Amino acid sequence: MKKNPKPSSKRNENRACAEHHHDPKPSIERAARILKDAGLKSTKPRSALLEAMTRFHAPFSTEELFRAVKASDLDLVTVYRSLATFSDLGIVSRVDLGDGVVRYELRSPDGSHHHHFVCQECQKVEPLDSCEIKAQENRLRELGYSQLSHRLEFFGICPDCREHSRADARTR
Amino acid sequence: MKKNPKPSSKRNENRACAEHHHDPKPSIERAARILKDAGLKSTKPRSALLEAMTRFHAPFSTEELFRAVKASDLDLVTVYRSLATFSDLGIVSRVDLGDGVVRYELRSPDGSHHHHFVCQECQKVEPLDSCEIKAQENRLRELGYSQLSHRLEFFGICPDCREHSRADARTR
DNA sequence: AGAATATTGCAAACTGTTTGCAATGACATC
DNA sequence: GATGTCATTGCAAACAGTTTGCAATATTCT
Ligand SMILES: [Mn+2]
Ligand SMILES: [Mn+2]
Ligand SMILES: [Zn+2]
Ligand SMILES: [Zn+2]
Repeated sequence: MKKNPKPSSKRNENRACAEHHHDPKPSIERAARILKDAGLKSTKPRSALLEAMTRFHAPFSTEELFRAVKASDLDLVTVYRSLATFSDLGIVSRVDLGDGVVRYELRSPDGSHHHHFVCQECQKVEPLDSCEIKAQENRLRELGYSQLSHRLEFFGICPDCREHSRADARTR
Repeated sequence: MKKNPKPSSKRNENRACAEHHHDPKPSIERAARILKDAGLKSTKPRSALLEAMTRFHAPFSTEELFRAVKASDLDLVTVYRSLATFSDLGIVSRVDLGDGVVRYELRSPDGSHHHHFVCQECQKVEPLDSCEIKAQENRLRELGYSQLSHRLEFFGICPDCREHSRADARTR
Protein backbone atom coordinates (compact mmCIF):
# COMPACT_ATOMS: atom_id res chain seq x y z
CA MET A 1 0.00 0.00 0.00
CA LYS A 2 2.72 2.36 0.89
CA LYS A 3 6.18 2.38 -0.49
CA ASN A 4 9.07 2.17 1.83
CA PRO A 5 11.25 5.22 2.37
CA LYS A 6 14.31 2.99 2.38
CA PRO A 7 15.62 1.31 -0.72
CA SER A 8 14.99 -2.39 -0.45
CA SER A 9 18.10 -3.42 1.37
CA LYS A 10 18.12 -6.56 3.45
CA ARG A 11 16.72 -4.41 6.14
CA ASN A 12 13.12 -4.51 5.15
CA GLU A 13 12.87 -7.99 3.87
CA ASN A 14 10.81 -10.47 5.79
CA ARG A 15 8.59 -7.91 7.35
CA ALA A 16 5.20 -8.92 8.56
CA CYS A 17 3.89 -5.65 7.23
CA ALA A 18 5.39 -2.30 6.30
CA GLU A 19 2.58 -0.12 7.57
CA HIS A 20 2.81 1.87 10.78
CA HIS A 21 2.82 5.34 9.47
CA HIS A 22 0.33 8.18 9.27
CA ASP A 23 0.23 11.22 7.08
CA PRO A 24 0.12 13.94 9.69
CA LYS A 25 -2.38 16.27 8.07
CA PRO A 26 -5.39 14.06 7.44
CA SER A 27 -4.99 12.42 10.85
CA ILE A 28 -4.88 15.71 12.68
CA GLU A 29 -7.75 17.17 10.70
CA ARG A 30 -9.88 14.13 11.31
CA ALA A 31 -9.17 14.31 15.02
CA ALA A 32 -9.96 18.01 15.11
CA ARG A 33 -13.31 17.44 13.51
CA ILE A 34 -14.19 14.58 15.81
CA LEU A 35 -13.38 16.74 18.81
CA LYS A 36 -15.42 19.62 17.52
CA ASP A 37 -18.35 17.38 16.60
CA ALA A 38 -18.32 16.05 20.14
CA GLY A 39 -18.54 19.59 21.48
CA LEU A 40 -15.08 19.45 23.00
CA LYS A 41 -12.66 22.31 22.98
CA SER A 42 -9.61 22.72 20.85
CA THR A 43 -6.82 23.43 23.27
CA LYS A 44 -3.11 23.92 22.99
CA PRO A 45 -2.28 20.69 24.87
CA ARG A 46 -4.61 18.62 22.73
CA SER A 47 -3.21 20.02 19.51
CA ALA A 48 0.34 19.46 20.63
CA LEU A 49 -0.46 15.88 21.57
CA LEU A 50 -2.17 15.13 18.30
CA GLU A 51 0.73 16.52 16.39
CA ALA A 52 3.23 14.54 18.44
CA MET A 53 1.28 11.33 17.99
CA THR A 54 1.67 11.45 14.23
CA ARG A 55 5.40 11.19 14.68
CA PHE A 56 5.22 7.76 16.29
CA HIS A 57 5.59 4.71 14.13
CA ALA A 58 4.65 2.25 16.82
CA PRO A 59 2.26 2.18 19.74
CA PHE A 60 3.34 4.63 22.44
CA SER A 61 2.76 4.81 26.16
CA THR A 62 1.39 7.85 27.94
CA GLU A 63 4.81 8.54 29.32
CA GLU A 64 6.43 8.33 25.90
CA LEU A 65 3.94 10.73 24.42
CA PHE A 66 4.50 13.02 27.36
CA ARG A 67 8.23 13.09 26.70
CA ALA A 68 7.69 13.56 22.99
CA VAL A 69 5.79 16.76 23.61
CA LYS A 70 7.65 17.95 26.66
CA ALA A 71 8.71 21.18 25.01
CA SER A 72 5.21 22.61 25.26
CA ASP A 73 5.29 21.89 28.94
CA LEU A 74 2.04 20.32 29.90
CA ASP A 75 1.32 18.00 32.75
CA LEU A 76 1.52 14.23 32.56
CA VAL A 77 -1.99 14.10 33.96
CA THR A 78 -3.18 16.04 30.97
CA VAL A 79 -1.69 13.43 28.70
CA TYR A 80 -3.52 10.70 30.58
CA ARG A 81 -6.76 12.61 30.36
CA SER A 82 -6.34 13.52 26.73
CA LEU A 83 -5.59 9.97 25.71
CA ALA A 84 -8.64 8.76 27.59
CA THR A 85 -10.72 11.29 25.70
CA PHE A 86 -9.14 10.44 22.36
CA SER A 87 -9.75 6.80 23.03
CA ASP A 88 -13.40 7.35 23.86
CA LEU A 89 -13.81 9.29 20.64
CA GLY A 90 -12.06 6.67 18.56
CA ILE A 91 -9.18 8.94 17.64
CA VAL A 92 -6.71 6.52 19.13
CA SER A 93 -7.03 2.90 20.03
CA ARG A 94 -5.59 1.12 23.02
CA VAL A 95 -2.87 -1.40 22.40
CA ASP A 96 -2.07 -3.82 25.16
CA LEU A 97 1.24 -5.58 24.85
CA GLY A 98 1.01 -7.37 28.15
CA ASP A 99 3.64 -5.54 30.13
CA GLY A 100 1.78 -3.42 32.64
CA VAL A 101 1.75 -0.39 30.35
CA VAL A 102 -1.17 0.92 28.37
CA ARG A 103 -0.23 2.01 24.90
CA TYR A 104 -2.12 3.81 22.19
CA GLU A 105 -1.89 4.41 18.50
CA LEU A 106 -3.56 6.82 16.15
CA ARG A 107 -6.41 5.06 14.44
CA SER A 108 -6.31 4.97 10.71
CA PRO A 109 -9.12 7.03 9.18
CA ASP A 110 -10.45 4.06 7.23
CA GLY A 111 -11.47 2.34 10.44
CA SER A 112 -9.44 -0.78 9.81
CA HIS A 113 -7.57 -2.40 12.62
CA HIS A 114 -4.49 -4.55 12.86
CA HIS A 115 -2.55 -6.59 15.36
CA HIS A 116 1.10 -6.62 16.33
CA PHE A 117 4.17 -8.73 16.57
CA VAL A 118 6.40 -7.96 19.53
CA CYS A 119 10.01 -9.10 19.46
CA GLN A 120 10.95 -10.36 22.88
CA GLU A 121 14.61 -9.71 22.12
CA CYS A 122 14.72 -6.17 20.74
CA GLN A 123 11.24 -5.10 21.85
CA LYS A 124 10.41 -3.91 18.37
CA VAL A 125 6.68 -3.77 17.63
CA GLU A 126 5.56 -4.47 14.10
CA PRO A 127 2.08 -4.23 12.69
CA LEU A 128 0.59 -7.25 10.97
CA ASP A 129 -1.28 -6.48 7.84
CA SER A 130 -4.45 -8.40 8.27
CA CYS A 131 -6.86 -9.49 10.92
CA GLU A 132 -7.89 -13.06 10.37
CA ILE A 133 -10.31 -13.78 13.12
CA LYS A 134 -13.54 -12.53 11.66
CA ALA A 135 -14.48 -16.16 11.14
CA GLN A 136 -14.24 -16.94 14.82
CA GLU A 137 -16.15 -13.80 15.72
CA ASN A 138 -18.90 -14.76 13.34
CA ARG A 139 -19.20 -18.14 14.94
CA LEU A 140 -19.54 -16.52 18.35
CA ARG A 141 -22.15 -14.15 16.97
CA GLU A 142 -24.18 -17.11 15.83
CA LEU A 143 -24.08 -18.47 19.37
CA GLY A 144 -25.65 -15.29 20.69
CA TYR A 145 -22.58 -13.27 21.61
CA SER A 146 -22.80 -9.66 20.50
CA GLN A 147 -20.90 -6.39 20.28
CA LEU A 148 -17.80 -8.43 19.70
CA SER A 149 -14.30 -7.11 19.74
CA HIS A 150 -10.99 -8.77 20.33
CA ARG A 151 -7.40 -8.21 21.21
CA LEU A 152 -4.59 -10.20 19.63
CA GLU A 153 -0.86 -9.94 19.74
CA PHE A 154 1.98 -12.17 18.66
CA PHE A 155 5.26 -12.55 20.47
CA GLY A 156 8.52 -14.13 19.47
CA ILE A 157 11.88 -13.40 17.93
CA CYS A 158 12.02 -11.22 14.84
CA PRO A 159 14.04 -12.23 11.77
CA ASP A 160 16.78 -9.69 12.54
CA CYS A 161 17.34 -10.90 16.07
CA ARG A 162 17.22 -14.49 14.99
CA GLU A 163 19.85 -13.76 12.39
CA HIS A 164 22.08 -12.01 14.92
CA SER A 165 21.86 -14.81 17.43
CA ARG A 166 22.80 -17.28 14.71
CA ALA A 167 25.79 -15.23 13.71
CA ASP A 168 26.82 -15.08 17.36
CA ALA A 169 26.52 -18.83 17.69
CA ARG A 170 28.73 -19.34 14.64
CA THR A 171 31.52 -17.05 15.87
CA ARG A 172 31.51 -18.49 19.33
CA MET B 1 -22.80 -8.36 40.43
CA LYS B 2 -23.67 -11.77 41.76
CA LYS B 3 -24.85 -14.28 39.26
CA ASN B 4 -28.25 -15.81 39.78
CA PRO B 5 -28.56 -19.56 39.38
CA LYS B 6 -30.68 -20.34 36.38
CA PRO B 7 -32.73 -23.35 35.35
CA SER B 8 -30.27 -25.84 34.00
CA SER B 9 -32.12 -26.18 30.74
CA LYS B 10 -31.03 -22.83 29.41
CA ARG B 11 -27.94 -22.76 31.49
CA ASN B 12 -25.48 -24.43 29.19
CA GLU B 13 -26.97 -23.53 25.91
CA ASN B 14 -25.13 -21.18 23.64
CA ARG B 15 -21.87 -21.63 25.35
CA ALA B 16 -18.68 -20.96 23.54
CA CYS B 17 -17.26 -23.92 25.38
CA ALA B 18 -18.14 -25.80 28.54
CA GLU B 19 -14.62 -26.49 29.72
CA HIS B 20 -12.95 -24.56 32.48
CA HIS B 21 -12.58 -27.25 35.02
CA HIS B 22 -9.73 -29.32 36.41
CA ASP B 23 -9.73 -32.57 38.26
CA PRO B 24 -7.92 -31.59 41.44
CA LYS B 25 -5.77 -34.67 41.89
CA PRO B 26 -3.92 -35.00 38.60
CA SER B 27 -3.34 -31.25 38.47
CA ILE B 28 -1.86 -31.13 41.94
CA GLU B 29 0.24 -34.21 41.40
CA ARG B 30 1.60 -32.89 38.16
CA ALA B 31 2.51 -29.61 39.82
CA ALA B 32 4.16 -31.40 42.70
CA ARG B 33 6.35 -33.40 40.36
CA ILE B 34 7.31 -30.37 38.33
CA LEU B 35 8.33 -28.55 41.49
CA LYS B 36 10.35 -31.48 42.73
CA ASP B 37 12.01 -32.01 39.34
CA ALA B 38 13.05 -28.38 39.40
CA GLY B 39 14.66 -28.87 42.78
CA LEU B 40 12.17 -26.65 44.53
CA LYS B 41 10.73 -27.33 47.93
CA SER B 42 7.30 -28.54 48.78
CA THR B 43 5.99 -26.08 51.31
CA LYS B 44 2.73 -25.56 53.07
CA PRO B 45 1.94 -22.27 51.26
CA ARG B 46 2.61 -23.81 47.87
CA SER B 47 0.45 -26.80 48.55
CA ALA B 48 -2.37 -24.65 49.85
CA LEU B 49 -2.18 -22.46 46.78
CA LEU B 50 -2.18 -25.37 44.37
CA GLU B 51 -5.14 -26.87 46.08
CA ALA B 52 -7.02 -23.57 46.05
CA MET B 53 -6.29 -23.03 42.38
CA THR B 54 -8.10 -26.20 41.39
CA ARG B 55 -11.28 -24.73 42.82
CA PHE B 56 -11.35 -21.85 40.32
CA HIS B 57 -13.31 -22.23 37.15
CA ALA B 58 -12.03 -19.08 35.56
CA PRO B 59 -8.77 -17.18 35.52
CA PHE B 60 -8.02 -15.68 38.93
CA SER B 61 -6.00 -12.73 40.09
CA THR B 62 -3.29 -12.94 42.74
CA GLU B 63 -5.58 -11.18 45.15
CA GLU B 64 -8.42 -13.59 44.48
CA LEU B 65 -6.22 -16.59 45.05
CA PHE B 66 -4.96 -14.95 48.21
CA ARG B 67 -8.48 -14.58 49.52
CA ALA B 68 -9.38 -18.11 48.49
CA VAL B 69 -6.65 -19.50 50.69
CA LYS B 70 -6.78 -16.93 53.44
CA ALA B 71 -7.56 -19.52 56.10
CA SER B 72 -4.01 -20.85 56.03
CA ASP B 73 -2.74 -17.35 56.66
CA LEU B 74 0.07 -16.71 54.32
CA ASP B 75 1.26 -13.41 52.98
CA LEU B 76 0.05 -11.82 49.77
CA VAL B 77 3.67 -11.50 48.72
CA THR B 78 4.00 -15.23 48.93
CA VAL B 79 1.12 -15.60 46.54
CA TYR B 80 2.82 -13.24 44.09
CA ARG B 81 6.06 -15.13 44.35
CA SER B 82 4.47 -18.53 44.11
CA LEU B 83 2.51 -17.62 41.04
CA ALA B 84 5.63 -16.25 39.41
CA THR B 85 7.35 -19.54 40.12
CA PHE B 86 4.41 -21.61 38.93
CA SER B 87 4.29 -19.55 35.78
CA ASP B 88 7.98 -20.04 35.08
CA LEU B 89 7.55 -23.76 35.51
CA GLY B 90 4.51 -23.92 33.28
CA ILE B 91 2.19 -24.98 36.07
CA VAL B 92 -0.01 -21.98 35.46
CA SER B 93 -0.29 -19.65 32.53
CA ARG B 94 -0.82 -15.93 32.57
CA VAL B 95 -4.09 -14.62 31.29
CA ASP B 96 -4.32 -10.96 30.45
CA LEU B 97 -7.81 -9.59 30.16
CA GLY B 98 -6.75 -6.02 29.62
CA ASP B 99 -7.82 -4.47 32.88
CA GLY B 100 -4.65 -3.75 34.78
CA VAL B 101 -4.75 -7.08 36.62
CA VAL B 102 -2.63 -10.12 35.92
CA ARG B 103 -4.57 -13.35 36.11
CA TYR B 104 -3.52 -16.96 35.98
CA GLU B 105 -5.07 -20.31 35.37
CA LEU B 106 -3.91 -23.82 36.00
CA ARG B 107 -2.53 -25.25 32.79
CA SER B 108 -4.13 -28.36 31.52
CA PRO B 109 -1.75 -31.34 31.67
CA ASP B 110 -2.12 -32.03 27.96
CA GLY B 111 -0.39 -28.77 27.14
CA SER B 112 -3.22 -27.37 25.07
CA HIS B 113 -4.16 -23.74 25.32
CA HIS B 114 -7.32 -21.79 24.80
CA HIS B 115 -8.53 -18.22 24.64
CA HIS B 116 -11.36 -16.44 26.41
CA PHE B 117 -14.48 -14.49 25.93
CA VAL B 118 -15.06 -11.71 28.46
CA CYS B 119 -18.55 -10.32 28.91
CA GLN B 120 -18.33 -6.60 29.36
CA GLU B 121 -21.67 -6.58 31.14
CA CYS B 122 -21.41 -9.34 33.75
CA GLN B 123 -17.63 -9.78 33.64
CA LYS B 124 -18.00 -13.51 33.16
CA VAL B 125 -15.00 -15.16 31.52
CA GLU B 126 -15.62 -18.16 29.30
CA PRO B 127 -13.07 -20.37 27.64
CA LEU B 128 -13.23 -20.86 23.90
CA ASP B 129 -12.66 -24.36 22.76
CA SER B 130 -10.22 -23.93 19.98
CA CYS B 131 -7.30 -21.82 18.97
CA GLU B 132 -7.53 -20.94 15.34
CA ILE B 133 -4.48 -18.90 14.65
CA LYS B 134 -1.94 -21.56 13.93
CA ALA B 135 -2.28 -20.59 10.31
CA GLN B 136 -1.20 -17.05 10.91
CA GLU B 137 1.65 -18.18 13.12
CA ASN B 138 2.86 -20.49 10.41
CA ARG B 139 2.89 -17.67 7.93
CA LEU B 140 5.00 -15.59 10.30
CA ARG B 141 7.33 -18.51 10.82
CA GLU B 142 7.88 -18.68 7.07
CA LEU B 143 8.86 -15.02 7.14
CA GLY B 144 11.61 -15.74 9.65
CA TYR B 145 9.82 -15.06 12.90
CA SER B 146 10.49 -17.68 15.53
CA GLN B 147 9.58 -18.87 19.00
CA LEU B 148 6.11 -17.64 18.33
CA SER B 149 3.40 -17.29 20.88
CA HIS B 150 0.30 -15.19 21.01
CA ARG B 151 -2.35 -13.76 23.22
CA LEU B 152 -5.96 -13.48 22.14
CA GLU B 153 -9.14 -12.53 23.92
CA PHE B 154 -12.62 -11.70 22.79
CA PHE B 155 -14.88 -9.13 24.38
CA GLY B 156 -18.55 -8.43 24.03
CA ILE B 157 -21.92 -9.21 25.53
CA CYS B 158 -22.73 -12.78 26.41
CA PRO B 159 -26.00 -14.43 25.36
CA ASP B 160 -27.40 -14.21 28.89
CA CYS B 161 -26.80 -10.50 29.27
CA ARG B 162 -28.08 -9.83 25.81
CA GLU B 163 -31.25 -11.69 26.66
CA HIS B 164 -31.69 -9.73 29.87
CA SER B 165 -31.23 -6.38 28.23
CA ARG B 166 -33.81 -7.33 25.63
CA ALA B 167 -36.26 -8.34 28.31
CA ASP B 168 -35.63 -5.05 30.07
CA ALA B 169 -36.26 -3.11 26.90
CA ARG B 170 -39.57 -4.91 26.41
CA THR B 171 -40.85 -4.20 29.92
CA ARG B 172 -39.82 -0.61 29.87
C1' DA C 1 20.59 -33.92 64.41
C1' DG C 2 23.12 -30.46 61.77
C1' DA C 3 24.39 -27.99 57.60
C1' DA C 4 23.08 -26.02 53.43
C1' DT C 5 19.82 -23.71 50.94
C1' DA C 6 15.24 -22.38 49.53
C1' DT C 7 11.25 -20.02 51.15
C1' DT C 8 8.59 -16.95 53.81
C1' DG C 9 6.75 -12.69 56.26
C1' DC C 10 6.96 -8.03 57.05
C1' DA C 11 7.83 -3.36 55.83
C1' DA C 12 8.82 -0.41 52.48
C1' DA C 13 9.55 0.97 47.76
C1' DC C 14 7.93 1.43 43.19
C1' DT C 15 5.21 2.05 38.77
C1' DG C 16 1.53 3.36 36.26
C1' DT C 17 -2.70 5.57 36.77
C1' DT C 18 -6.60 8.18 38.89
C1' DT C 19 -8.95 11.83 41.64
C1' DG C 20 -10.16 16.43 43.97
C1' DC C 21 -10.05 20.97 43.51
C1' DA C 22 -9.02 25.64 42.49
C1' DA C 23 -7.20 28.36 38.61
C1' DT C 24 -7.22 28.98 33.70
C1' DG C 25 -8.75 28.90 28.99
C1' DA C 26 -12.02 28.31 25.04
C1' DC C 27 -15.88 29.75 22.82
C1' DA C 28 -20.62 31.32 22.22
C1' DT C 29 -23.40 35.37 23.03
C1' DC C 30 -24.00 39.84 23.55
C1' DG D 1 -14.25 43.11 22.09
C1' DA D 2 -16.00 42.37 26.67
C1' DT D 3 -18.65 38.93 29.38
C1' DG D 4 -20.53 34.56 31.20
C1' DT D 5 -20.41 29.69 31.14
C1' DC D 6 -18.50 25.57 31.12
C1' DA D 7 -14.73 22.49 29.80
C1' DT D 8 -10.04 21.88 30.60
C1' DT D 9 -5.78 22.13 32.96
C1' DG D 10 -2.03 21.84 36.64
C1' DC D 11 -0.65 20.52 40.98
C1' DA D 12 -0.71 17.59 44.93
C1' DA D 13 -2.20 13.68 46.74
C1' DA D 14 -4.26 9.19 46.60
C1' DC D 15 -4.45 4.78 44.67
C1' DA D 16 -3.85 -0.18 42.91
C1' DG D 17 -1.13 -3.75 41.79
C1' DT D 18 3.25 -5.46 42.09
C1' DT D 19 8.17 -5.83 43.45
C1' DT D 20 12.25 -5.71 46.55
C1' DG D 21 15.47 -6.16 50.73
C1' DC D 22 16.39 -8.61 54.48
C1' DA D 23 16.24 -11.25 58.60
C1' DA D 24 13.69 -15.24 60.42
C1' DT D 25 12.05 -19.82 59.29
C1' DA D 26 11.20 -24.17 56.99
C1' DT D 27 12.60 -27.96 54.01
C1' DT D 28 15.76 -31.26 52.30
C1' DC D 29 20.11 -33.73 52.23
C1' DT D 30 23.79 -36.17 54.62
MN1 LIG E 1 -0.11 -0.70 15.21
MN1 LIG F 1 -9.21 -20.39 30.60
ZN1 LIG G 1 13.94 -8.37 17.42
ZN1 LIG H 1 -22.59 -11.37 30.41
